[in-house]
Amino acid sequence: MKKVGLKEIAEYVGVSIALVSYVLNGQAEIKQVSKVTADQIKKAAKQLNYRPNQIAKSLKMLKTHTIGLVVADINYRFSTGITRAIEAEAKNANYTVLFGSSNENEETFAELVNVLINRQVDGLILVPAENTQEQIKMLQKAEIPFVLIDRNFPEIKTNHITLDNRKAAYDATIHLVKQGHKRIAFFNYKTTFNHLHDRNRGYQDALKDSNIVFKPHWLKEINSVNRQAEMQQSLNNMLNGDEPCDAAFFATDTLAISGLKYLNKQKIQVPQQVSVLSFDESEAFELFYSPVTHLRQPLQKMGQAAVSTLFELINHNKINKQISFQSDLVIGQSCRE
Amino acid sequence: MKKVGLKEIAEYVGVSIALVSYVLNGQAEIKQVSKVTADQIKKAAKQLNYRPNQIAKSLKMLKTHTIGLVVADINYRFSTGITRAIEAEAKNANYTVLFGSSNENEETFAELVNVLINRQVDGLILVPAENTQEQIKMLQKAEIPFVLIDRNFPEIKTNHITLDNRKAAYDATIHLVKQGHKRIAFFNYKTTFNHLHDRNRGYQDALKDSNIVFKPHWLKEINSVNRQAEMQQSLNNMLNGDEPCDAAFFATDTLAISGLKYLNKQKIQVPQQVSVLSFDESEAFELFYSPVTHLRQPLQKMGQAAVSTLFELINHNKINKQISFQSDLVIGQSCRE
DNA sequence: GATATCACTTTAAACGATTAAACCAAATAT
DNA sequence: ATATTTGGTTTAATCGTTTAAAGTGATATC
Repeated sequence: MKKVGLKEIAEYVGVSIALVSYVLNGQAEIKQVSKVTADQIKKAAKQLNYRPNQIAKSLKMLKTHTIGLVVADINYRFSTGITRAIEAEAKNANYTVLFGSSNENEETFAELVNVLINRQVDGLILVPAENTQEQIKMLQKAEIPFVLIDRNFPEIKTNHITLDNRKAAYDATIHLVKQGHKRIAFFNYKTTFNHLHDRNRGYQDALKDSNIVFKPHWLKEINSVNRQAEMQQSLNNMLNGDEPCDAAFFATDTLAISGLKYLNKQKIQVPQQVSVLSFDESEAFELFYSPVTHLRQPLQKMGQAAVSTLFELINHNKINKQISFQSDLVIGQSCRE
Repeated sequence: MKKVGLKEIAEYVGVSIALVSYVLNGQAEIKQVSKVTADQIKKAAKQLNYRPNQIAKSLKMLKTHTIGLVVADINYRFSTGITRAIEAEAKNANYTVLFGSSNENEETFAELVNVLINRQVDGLILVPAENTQEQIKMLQKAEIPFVLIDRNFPEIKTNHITLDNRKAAYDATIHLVKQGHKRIAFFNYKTTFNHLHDRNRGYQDALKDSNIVFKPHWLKEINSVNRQAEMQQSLNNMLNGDEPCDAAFFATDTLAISGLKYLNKQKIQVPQQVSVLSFDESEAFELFYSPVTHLRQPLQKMGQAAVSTLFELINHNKINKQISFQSDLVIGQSCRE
């Protein structure tokens, strides 16, 4: 079976390539192609099993109908959720999503972005890795349409879709306080990410507003490269000081899972000995013996917003949107009453 | 910032497009381009921030250096694992992966395959959805290089990478028997998938070889559209008959999670009241109060095998490989001793 | 009978790259 | 003095589309 292009159809029917193109693009009417020829062409196309070469089409049209998506790590629940949402939304508009995972690595991120640009994606949706500000600035200079999601750099003015991280952390902390907790530990990554700092802020603001004096050692900043070990140590410190904390609030699902693993190993009962609350979702949260109370991000809405913002950007050019979404606090049984 | 192509560089330096192409493709030596011009060109390319248009390149070369991957559902642990492995392997060879998820839907699968072909991927790695035999045959007729992974259709001779599902189920069942279980229920999807049937076979063969007479009602076939409800009913039947089963063996991670959720809700103790064993992996398995004994698939090896098989196919054409991998039984604490 | 209009159809340039082949001037060989 | 080689460079076709513009033959208009 040889490749069949417009040329083959044209030869088969005995007309010019142009006519075939017109007909197969639904321009038969406007170009006044005779019904007879049009039908012949359509029939031939089906018979020969014609598949338009999108590569050639893209080259001519200067549009690929493709958007590039770079997530931070395909193993995050956030990534799969947002990918699903974005793919579905893109498909509606007849766009394809080219997808890559930076694994939180700066170079991989840059590389992926470059690969995608070279493939002439019409725009990008990015979950930037740490320290990728230069890449982002480069995109702006090159006038490539893109929108950030989940994370943003406050020093760079970009279109972005984020969670209202401060509010989420604030509300969750208040929830813990209302449950009677007085000493709440917060586990976050040691990071330069603004969105994670916002979570710290929300947590601390809530304590303040509840007239609880924040003790610096309640805020556990964990190095991601050594997560499990540091988590163990932090949890130990938290539980065994002379004023042990009575609740652990985790800034991400990955941190929570690390933490829960260790609590399990140590046979520490949740919520009897310690209450647990976490950002994000996880299959494991539901299945934990005390389903974990968590902050669910509206991934679908966020994905939709990212895609529609990107489309605006692609079509009408210059816009400036910073959209922030609220999370839901999903109550489980991991916080003592 | 306007787009810069070979033309712009050529004009800038004052040479022909051909020279620029030669130099930037590392053909300066063999085409005897003078050092001076070559350096000028390289410098200009960098200065103007030239990005080769892969679309144009692909059109000319009839190669896109892209492989298409269609997984069954991006939310499966299998999918993310295999995607990671495939992406890493492809990247080594300077290939990009175009990725899509069929959500186990026949039409979506066909659509995705078509989109990928139209984008002229050099080859496909597919986790076929149910009843997609015709699509697969079409690919063969069209002589498009592809390899199936995870699942295959025995009636169609294809290249495929699978798990030795019969053996895996067999070994796991034997494990349960050795732990003293006499009445082992097996939960599988009601499906036409061969790879899942193999799991049934392995389970039954193991019972036979252990001189346990298999009772048909031990084999629970669950309709995926109504999973949670059917799972509840099946588990109830299994636990509450006059001869209740003492072990539940799940054919997939998704089934196990459904099952565990219900066991949790009913406060049925694992493994005291019932032992649990499952195919696949899950964050939740580790975190369950009795970490779930499970059959881990060698995703990385499988991904590598898929990519390298595909590359052989793309390069040296006709080959015929059916590779089957062994799984590891990861012992947890969900099976009573 | 000449011209304009209409209904269809073809021609050919372009998109941005690759590359065989042709070209040209200077150096070397005969 | 003429031919050949060498080093360096350009020309032009090509990949599979799209589409403005031009072409064609028949019919309608004055």
